[in-house]
Amino acid sequence: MDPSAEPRPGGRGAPLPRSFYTREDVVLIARELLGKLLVTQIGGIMTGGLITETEAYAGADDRASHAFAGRRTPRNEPMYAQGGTTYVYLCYGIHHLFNVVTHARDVPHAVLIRAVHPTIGLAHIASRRAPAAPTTHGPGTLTTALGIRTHHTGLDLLGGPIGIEDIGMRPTGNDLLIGPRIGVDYAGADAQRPYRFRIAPSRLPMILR
DNA sequence: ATACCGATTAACT
DNA sequence: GTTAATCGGTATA
Repeated sequence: MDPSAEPRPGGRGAPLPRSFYTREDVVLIARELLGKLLVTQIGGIMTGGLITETEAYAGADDRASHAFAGRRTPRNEPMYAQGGTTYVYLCYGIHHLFNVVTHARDVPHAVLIRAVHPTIGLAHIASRRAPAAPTTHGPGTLTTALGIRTHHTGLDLLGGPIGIEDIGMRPTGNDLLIGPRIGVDYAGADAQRPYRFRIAPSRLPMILR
């Protein structure tokens, strides 16, 4: 196979170690997941992209979290697994939303991956996508692009079909935007927490070279 | 058993 | 700016 057959900014990287995920500060982890490479090997097809947008969900004290007040159900059980576990659930009956579980076992912290910039398996990503769908931006469209479904919930990010790698990209300063989370108005004051992180879209072209 | 609703998206006006 | 689509999860009885 010709290694130059497709654009691969940064190429492959080193899988994030367990210690990245098991730290206590889910907000810090959400920020540090920006610029990491999300890779899936599903149905014999490899696809991946740079994480460009994330949101932190801070467990039992966060009204926006599925685990608010310690709620623990069959759906959100993976949130209580150790850091480095996946949490995938169906939203609005249509969209599969992908989260990275953090902190220790029984502490339900998670980071929602909201957008990626595709870099691996672009042809496969294009064929998975509905013809009219213009982007892989948005938490529901990126899972379609990468083949992630609800049955991928509760998997280990170390050694499974879904993994995250460090390719040495660390957005800071003007490359990094911080603001309130999207679609959580029901969470009252917690909706205003500055838990949403993204790479400034205008800076992406510079970052990728 | 039944009712309600969502960590969204695409297609509208 | 608005709204239909769509269904598993959750709470209530």
